[in-house]
Amino acid sequence: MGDLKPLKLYNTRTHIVETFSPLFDDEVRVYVCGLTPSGEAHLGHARSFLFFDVLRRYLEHRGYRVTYVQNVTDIDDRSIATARERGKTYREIVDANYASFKNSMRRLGVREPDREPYATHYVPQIQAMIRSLIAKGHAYAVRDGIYYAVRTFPTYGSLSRRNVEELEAGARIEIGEHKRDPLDFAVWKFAKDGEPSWPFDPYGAGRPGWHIECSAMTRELLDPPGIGFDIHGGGADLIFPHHENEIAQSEPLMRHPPMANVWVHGGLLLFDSRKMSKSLGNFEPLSALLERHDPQAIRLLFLQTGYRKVMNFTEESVSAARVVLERLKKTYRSLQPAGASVSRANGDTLLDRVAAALDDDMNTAVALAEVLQAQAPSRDAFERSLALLGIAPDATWLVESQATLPADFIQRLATALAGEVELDGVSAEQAVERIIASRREARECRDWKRSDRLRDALATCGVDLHDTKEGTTWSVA
RNA sequence: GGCGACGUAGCCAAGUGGUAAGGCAGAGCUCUGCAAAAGCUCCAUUCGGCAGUUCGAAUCUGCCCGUCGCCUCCA
Repeated sequence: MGDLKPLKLYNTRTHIVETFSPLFDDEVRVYVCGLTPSGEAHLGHARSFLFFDVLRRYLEHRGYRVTYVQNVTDIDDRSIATARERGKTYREIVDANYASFKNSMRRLGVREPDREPYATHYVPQIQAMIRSLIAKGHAYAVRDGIYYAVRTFPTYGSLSRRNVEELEAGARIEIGEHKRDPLDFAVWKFAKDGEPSWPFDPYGAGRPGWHIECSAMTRELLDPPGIGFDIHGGGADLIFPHHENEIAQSEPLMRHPPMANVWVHGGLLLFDSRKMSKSLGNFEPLSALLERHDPQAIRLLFLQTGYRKVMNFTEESVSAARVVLERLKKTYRSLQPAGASVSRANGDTLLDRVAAALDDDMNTAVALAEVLQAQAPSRDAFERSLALLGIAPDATWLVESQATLPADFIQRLATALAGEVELDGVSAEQAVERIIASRREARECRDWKRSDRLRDALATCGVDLHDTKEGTTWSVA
């Protein structure tokens, strides 16, 4: 295990790369801000959760007992608005989008969180926290809701390096909001006509603000004593205001701040050089994108860029990643299966090198480079190294992929062959095999003209032949 | 306007003081009847530009140019 070497991680809270160590023994408690399924998930979400999946795998590889919590913001203004537009309930909207997201995560090989708390299941805890904040003078109720008074938290802005005075200058109060200070944010919104709501005496029925749910759920699931948990993660766009607000809500009620020891943020993803976001609407739903691209290629693509960097997604880049994936598969097929006599030294160094790369602030790009450069590793070491990156060879890795042949393949082939080979009553695949057999006979007789004629006929119909030491294989062009 | 990030080969990208990882694309060689595959080799005297600090700079400092993000919901 790599416990001897320190794991370095960039901590947004301290603004430096530092050595990671759990607050208690070998236990690591992680909270990652999950999806708000008011709309469909996109590739940007995937990049973030893919990274935290790798982080989680690596923490476990180092021997830590990891508790990974990822919430679901299953109530918010947008899901209510969307439901209204489509004549559905917000629950229907949220459930459909979340199910789609979960399916995409599964296809990408992202492991299930240990806990997946829904905001609406923690209303009592949220309300208890709001009561405490009011009692301590950090929150106040007005006509439209209950707000957090930012000015009561002196270190507000330290995570995002914002200056409260400067924020004040740019902030403003929207119409219909009755907060006392433009910087204040809602912890509870009173319900308007027909909006979903939960009773909250004596203040009034309504729904939680976005930020308070994370404060309440981290406390409930990871830190009941109020002494902090290990890692809080999310996309870089959550640093301000979401995470700043979480801190402001949580820390005044804690015995020992900080709320989270290490804050980890993943860089945003650009799509065609522009930010993908719900409001810009310039995104393709993740579920649709995964129909077009191999999920493992997507995973490889993200591994090649530092997790904190802004990354631009293009069709070319994913194509290159697909080629890399094919190369990995090819290498995998050539390796000695586990149990065979292999050089242990080679295998061990590969895993060590990958681990060393990940120790360096989760440098997955170097880790992947190590795997690609490895000289004859054992299949076991190769598998274990890839597993750290969340890539698991499956059954399809052992066979060369063969796309399906078109429906009119037999007809076209018969035309191309002009009766040279009998094809009656055979399937498309059998036809290919039959021609390969005929060609082999021709080659044995050194009848190169016939041999090339058969190969060309297949090529015209989109099938390429590859002669190898073991025999002839084929693939669809 | 305020704050911040980034700019490394045709493309993606690692590297934050010691002389440019890796991938894609491309080129050559070997092998094979031919082709493909495979194996081997090559592919940035240079890191947006200009100054400066230093024995030494892609890495530090200053200025300039360019791209993007955050400041409002956002992974």
